[in-house]
Formats: sequence, C-alpha cells, structure tokens
Amino acid sequence: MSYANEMPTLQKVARTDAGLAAELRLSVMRLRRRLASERHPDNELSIPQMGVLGVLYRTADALTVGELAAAERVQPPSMTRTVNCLEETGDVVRRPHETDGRQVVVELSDQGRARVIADRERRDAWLARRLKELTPDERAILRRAAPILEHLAQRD
Amino acid sequence: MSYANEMPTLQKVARTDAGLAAELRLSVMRLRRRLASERHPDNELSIPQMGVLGVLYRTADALTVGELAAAERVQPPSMTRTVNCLEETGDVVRRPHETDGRQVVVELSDQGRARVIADRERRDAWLARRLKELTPDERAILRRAAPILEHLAQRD
DNA sequence: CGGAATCGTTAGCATGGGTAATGAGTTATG
DNA sequence: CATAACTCATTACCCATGCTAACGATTCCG
Repeated sequence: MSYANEMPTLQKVARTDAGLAAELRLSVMRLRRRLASERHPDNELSIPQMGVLGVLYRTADALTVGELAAAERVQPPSMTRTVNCLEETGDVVRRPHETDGRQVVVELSDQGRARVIADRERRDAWLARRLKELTPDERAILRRAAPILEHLAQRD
Repeated sequence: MSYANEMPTLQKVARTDAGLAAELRLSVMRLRRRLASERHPDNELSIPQMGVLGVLYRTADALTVGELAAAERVQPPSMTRTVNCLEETGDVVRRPHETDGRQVVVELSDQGRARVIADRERRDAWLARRLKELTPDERAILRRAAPILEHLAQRD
C-alpha cells in the first residue's frame, strides 16, 4: 500500500504518546465521519440544526438562545437564525423566560424529540451492526476504551 | 447528576452491542468535537477548506475537482467554490489535466502543506498531553482500540 | 434615577451546501 | 467522418449559517 509506504514511521511511533495521539486522532475522525454519513434520507435538517436538537435532548431542559449558542460554540445571531428555522419546521418551541424579560427559552417539541431519537437510533444501529462483526475480544477492548475516550474529551 | 438519572439504563446496556454502540458513538463524537476545537488561532481557513487540504495531504497526489468533491461528499459546484478560495489564499494550485481537456487538477502548495501539518501537529500535541494523564494500562487499551476503531470506519 | 451590562434580534458580508443550466471536451456509434 | 451521448468544471441562483456591528428592551448596580 502506497499509504503505508508514505508513512512508514506511523506503525513504529504508535508506541509513543505522540504516535498513539496521531493514530487515535485519525481513527476518531474517520469513525465520526462515517457515523455522520448515516443520515436518515428523509431528515432534511442541517448539521447545525440537528446539533441544536441534540443539545436540547441531552440537556433534557429548555435553554436560552445564549446558552445554546455557547454550547454549540457560535455567536448568538447565528443561533437565532438556526432556531428560527427549527421553529418553522416545528422542531422547537420558543417562549419568554419566566423571570427575565430579555431572554427567550427554546425547548424541543415532540416532533423535534422524535427526530433526535430516530437519528441516534439509526447511527447506533449501524454501529451495532459493525460491532457484531468484531471478535468478542475486540468488543471487550472497545468496552474498556469508550469511557477513556469520553474522559479525554472532557474539558481540560 | 440529572443526566445519570435520565439515562439509568446506559450503564447496563453497555453490556450489549446496542449499548456499546451508543456509548462509543457518544465518546467518538465528543472527542472529535474537542479535537475540532483545537484550532490554531492564526488559521483562518474554514472547516471545508481545511478538509480539502487534508484530502490532498492524505492522498499525497493532485486530484481533480470531481475527485475532491466525491472525497468530501459534496457536489462539484460547491467544491469549485471552496477551491477558488484556497487558490486565492495560495494554499492550492490549479492546473489543466495532462490528458483530459475537461478536467482541472488541484494540488497542495508548499504553504498549504505546511498549514495541514501545523494543524495536525497542534491536535496531536493536545491529544498527546491528554494521553500522558492516563495510566499505562489505559494507554495500552487505547493502543489496541485505535486500529479497531479505524476498521469500524471503513466502508462497509 | 442614570449609566452600564445583558439579551436577543436585525442587517450586512462571506462561505458553502444544494439544484439548474451551460459550454467545452471526450467517447461511442452509425 | 459526423453526430449523439456522456463527462467535467463552471456560473448563477437560492438558502443556511458563520461572523461582526448595531440596536432596542430589560435588568442590574451605584
């Protein structure tokens, strides 16, 4: 393989932290890319829109536009716009904040919740099928690896 | 934690393929998100632009606009546009195809190559630092997990 | 009470996703 | 050889979303 020839040191450097870092970064990026491609063909929402639904679902609570913007690492005007689209499609509901007249809170509609769940289930189903093709030993390794990966991702 | 209370079954279902799939998906998505945030502050290229540089770097060859579009899963007009920007910033060079007068080939400039390398090194350095905080046992697990994750990501 | 801070929104610009259309080049066929 | 069909990149248009600047309304604080 020409790729192997271009990067012959990759196999060796996997024994150092730097080498493992490079290998892990590639694996994670690639798997995420593949997961991202498992979209439901009928789901026409964009990635930022699905991202908002995902944040609301994970938080299991209504959030202000500012909180959503912070969670998704965008500026509030961008989030306003994305939420506008989601309100139009009926996936979220906007309402005034209970105590602060400046704020607006956004929450999942039933439709939006169903959409997140369907999207996740589709990805999980694909991944579960791929996992089935592994050996029990390989699966055991991934079982131990998943929480470590999660830990790596946490804010440092 | 309210999250733990909302999803109490997650800990249990990690013993099934479906449960591992959900846990792994979350870990991978979160780590990738964290990796994506490790951008060099001076790098003003967008994610699609960096994606094109990444494809060219990994391929270690010049590609046509169509090939780039396919690699990045976009339509050719979108790729034309992205390449236009990259040509302006001097990160890629466009030239006519050697034998097919319809085609254009795009290749990394020295500047573009340096940019990809710097971007990767920054992410790898961050990840290597996080890896250093793990135990040797945890690192060994990840060493065994990385190629398995890579295998999962491959086209099925 | 007045000024400063906070919040969400609007406006403008740039990028990039799509589709439709186009012109140029290449290939296949009669 | 001429023509039709196919391929390729590009342009045009629309839409979504990233940013910054600006604004009006609300809240906080001295």
